[in-house]
Amino acid sequence: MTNPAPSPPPEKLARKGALRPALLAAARTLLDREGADAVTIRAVARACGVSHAAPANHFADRRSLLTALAAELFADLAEAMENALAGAPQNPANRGLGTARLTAFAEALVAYGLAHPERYRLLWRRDLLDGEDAALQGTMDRLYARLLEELTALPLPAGKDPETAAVGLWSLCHGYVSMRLDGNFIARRDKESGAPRHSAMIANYLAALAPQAHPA
Amino acid sequence: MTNPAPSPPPEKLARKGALRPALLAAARTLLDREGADAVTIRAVARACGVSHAAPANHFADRRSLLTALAAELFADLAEAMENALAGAPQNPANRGLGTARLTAFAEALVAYGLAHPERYRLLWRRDLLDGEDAALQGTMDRLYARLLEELTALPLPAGKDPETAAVGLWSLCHGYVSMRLDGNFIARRDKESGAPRHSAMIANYLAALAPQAHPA
DNA sequence: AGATCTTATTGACACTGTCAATATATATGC
DNA sequence: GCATATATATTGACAGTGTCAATAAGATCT
Repeated sequence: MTNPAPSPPPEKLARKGALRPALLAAARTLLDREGADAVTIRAVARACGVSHAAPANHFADRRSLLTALAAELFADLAEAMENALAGAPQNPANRGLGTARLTAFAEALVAYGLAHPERYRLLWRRDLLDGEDAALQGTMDRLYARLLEELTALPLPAGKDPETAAVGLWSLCHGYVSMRLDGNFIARRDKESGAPRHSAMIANYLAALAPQAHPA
Repeated sequence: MTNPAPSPPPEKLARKGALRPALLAAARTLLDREGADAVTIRAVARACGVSHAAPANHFADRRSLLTALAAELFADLAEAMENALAGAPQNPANRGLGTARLTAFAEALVAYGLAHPERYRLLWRRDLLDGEDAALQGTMDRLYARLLEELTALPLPAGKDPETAAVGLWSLCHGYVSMRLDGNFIARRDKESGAPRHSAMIANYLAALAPQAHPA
């Protein structure tokens, strides 16, 4: 009896009445390992060692569970992108540095997607999530506002709508990641710059936005 | 007995041993109306008035059924894009006209996606489809090759990898459509050109690829 | 202590994909 | 024509799912 609880079976971690976070943690693990399809109410309950109906006290639906998980993941992503921005040069007034922050932003988005395929995929599975959810919607709106903010701080050439530029940059990154994760593209390097293709892609896009940044 | 078969109940259309196409047609209808989730083997069988296990003779899985449907849809899309190309100016040697064909290509892709949300979505649901399927893979590869062909015919500025440009254009379109269909973007017009945002987006992207096309 | 509210369990229902066994029709060979 | 074979459809079952209702157990507060 030296060890009253030698290694509390991982299933019983939720003892103290904290089943909800345990369910979310289990869901995250299942998601990473087997994809969103495997994140079923019953599987998550099994992983936590509770009965199949126990999660109902914390999540009304499967949708509700997945939405809560996605909200966590989106917050992680937003944090990663904010960190990337924080590490980029602060002064967009210096011409030639203006796109550095946007580059950081876009690279962080792509990096997250490529590093966590199943998490990234879930974020866009509208059929599995509650699109009206305030947390999800809010995080996303804030992220878009942040992008737009960076873009309007940039001296765009005349005739460029910053919103179109923002939507374009996000579309470019999201489309690339989606197709990479689906296996439609494979990792390659740009033949000219030697950089990873997505980096060259982003750089080309941003260079077009701020053509004056070209070193003569 | 004036009408031996007044109106053959639509469920029984498959009488002549042509159940397979009837199943695919029913699947397409269900897809358009209720999304991929609703395209279940049993629902398709019901729509054709046959037993729940009848489809098994024509499609091994649900995956197999959806893959066959997706192959049809992808062929439709490829045809639409080829038609768009056929209608665009033939001579990319004329500077300033070079991007017209690429514009047509990209616009056709976006138009298809926005016009047929559920069809477009299905095309990229790798979890529901057989990624190894020759028909699917083939159509898609051919489409990408076609895009690349158009792009290499264009006199790109030095320092631009045509493959990066191709991947970028496709990513841009796919990302935009995906996010539009998920409700993350809404239909808007570019504030400068007044054109639909996606058109302005595509035009901006292509203008950056062939900057010499700018009218001075 | 007693009542109330939260949380977990058990059991059921309808739905799904898929398999096996069966029946039916069509086609093929003689 | 007739028997046999092949393709196709039916019925019934099984495990898995989400979700609901009824029940039981605990915690918490007065």
